Amino acid sequence: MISSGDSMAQADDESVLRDTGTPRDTGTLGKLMVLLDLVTHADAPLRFTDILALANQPRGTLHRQLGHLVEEGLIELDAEGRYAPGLRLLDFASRSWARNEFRLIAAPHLAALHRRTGETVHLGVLRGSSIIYLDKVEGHQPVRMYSQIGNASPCYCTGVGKAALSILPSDKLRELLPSLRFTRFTPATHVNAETLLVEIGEIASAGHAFDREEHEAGICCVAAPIWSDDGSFIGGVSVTGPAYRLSMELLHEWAVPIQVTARKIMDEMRIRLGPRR
Amino acid sequence: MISSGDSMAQADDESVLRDTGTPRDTGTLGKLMVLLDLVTHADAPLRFTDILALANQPRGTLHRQLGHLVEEGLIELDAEGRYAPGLRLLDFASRSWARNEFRLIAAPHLAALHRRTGETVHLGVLRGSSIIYLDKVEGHQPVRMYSQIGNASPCYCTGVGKAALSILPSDKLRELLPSLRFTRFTPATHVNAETLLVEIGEIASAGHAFDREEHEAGICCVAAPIWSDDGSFIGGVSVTGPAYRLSMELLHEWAVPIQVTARKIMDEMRIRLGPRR
DNA sequence: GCTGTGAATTCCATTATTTGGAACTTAATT
DNA sequence: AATTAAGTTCCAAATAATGGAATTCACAGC
Repeated sequence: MISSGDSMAQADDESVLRDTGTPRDTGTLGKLMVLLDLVTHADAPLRFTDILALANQPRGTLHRQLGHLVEEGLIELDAEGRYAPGLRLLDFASRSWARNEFRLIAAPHLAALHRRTGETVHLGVLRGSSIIYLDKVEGHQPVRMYSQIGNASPCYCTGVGKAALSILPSDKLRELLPSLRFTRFTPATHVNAETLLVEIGEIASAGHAFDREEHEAGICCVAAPIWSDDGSFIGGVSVTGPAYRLSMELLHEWAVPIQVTARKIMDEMRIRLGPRR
Repeated sequence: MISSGDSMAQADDESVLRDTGTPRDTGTLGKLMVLLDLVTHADAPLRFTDILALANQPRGTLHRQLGHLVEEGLIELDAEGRYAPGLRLLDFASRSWARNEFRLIAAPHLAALHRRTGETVHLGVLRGSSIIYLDKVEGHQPVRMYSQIGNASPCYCTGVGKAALSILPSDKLRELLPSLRFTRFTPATHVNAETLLVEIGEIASAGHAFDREEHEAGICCVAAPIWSDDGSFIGGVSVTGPAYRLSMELLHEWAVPIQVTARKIMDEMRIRLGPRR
């Protein structure tokens, strides 16, 4: 059974938010964030030795670093000596989400699009080479929002991601491409920049993008980009569902209402955030 | 109209997760986390000068610290030069939440309790002197989970918080009390340790706690504690709703099913996590 | 109960980063 | 154009992080 119609491939790509090619110049913080990434992106709690093997750090250094992260509540050390993500992260995130203006503006439009289509609607924003899902409107099931909201997925195999890439200025796109680490999630996943670029060109002229089971088998979607003129927001909105229910015809039919929704959100953002952006 | 029956007082207490009395020995990380706390707990995006006034740091130092936090995506600097919480926090948190064992074990029991009572059910865990809400089961409204999940509330004025305090060993309780900063949210809020301790004693013998509109006017709840023998989990489960609908009689009636739910969750945790705990 | 093995933790001289005051640049205001 | 405030950069001194080695701890096998 398909649980909710969105891609749940959460732990299958390492460290998507960290531009692994370009090590950041953030001193001590950067080193600690690498560790936090390791612990939060692992499939299960890690023991000291596991982290020692993954992080390239001497024992003494690693021990103190983990100690600091635990002390601050960013990771937690259980009674079996295993490190897991800390709950303090939830407090930070709930505030980050609650106040996000893009999400607040988009919310009613997502609801309307959900009423129109009856399928799951997602709002995502581009950060680095990942799409972070900011909101979701879903039908009937008791929603488990955290399972998708906040989740970072690769941009090259999601509808919202490809829509976002399609409106990126060409210099920004050229900058981003080398940082992509293509992973074949399904037979339809793009695995090189060439085929991806061809499709991005098509998306740019059409104004909407499809995900033809590229991130998760059996799941497809249609998406439209959302952006601000100054490039400070780049994201998109999508309608997602199981392939057996959503024919390509139906997805094509929805392309227009999705673009209209995207347009409405952009117009409102322009009013709220000032016309310069 | 009461939106969802749970307390939305999110930004009314400063830095609840940080034990302000005892400055942590976490070196550079600790100083950066103070800043992240400031930015995430503020009501609106802050400008450099605002943060300069709040943080006790020289200009040059603060500038570099904020730069590092921005570079890592923990906070974001908008086009107007204002600092806001960063979306990377969402990615960290979604993973922290998705894998949390306590929540996974409790989820079906929360759903059952919700069916039994028809009101909003919360799961919370004690961290420092705050309750962090881990999950929520709500009725009919389109749920906005992040608005409550992840939110940290004071322990002295919430049902789950007082229930948690009631099973704390007395030495731990004595340790925690001095760190409490009592804020009068409503006329019923405890504002000193004395009256709180009296009620905690009553809760300990009864096995359940009430929130009689102590955190938010018009909202009350009944809660039962959940704990592991080794003290590694201390939290609780609660049923919350508007006072006009939930008489004290009704809350008393629900005390038993809530304690049964708490017991079931504890039993299952003991099986899953090993009998020692 | 003793011993051996691997894991985790502590120690401290060396090294690298952070610090903070001041000078400087930029943006906004009169 | 002048004035003031806001934000940014610089660098010697102060502080914190580093990492190799020694120590302690946990536990399985004898």
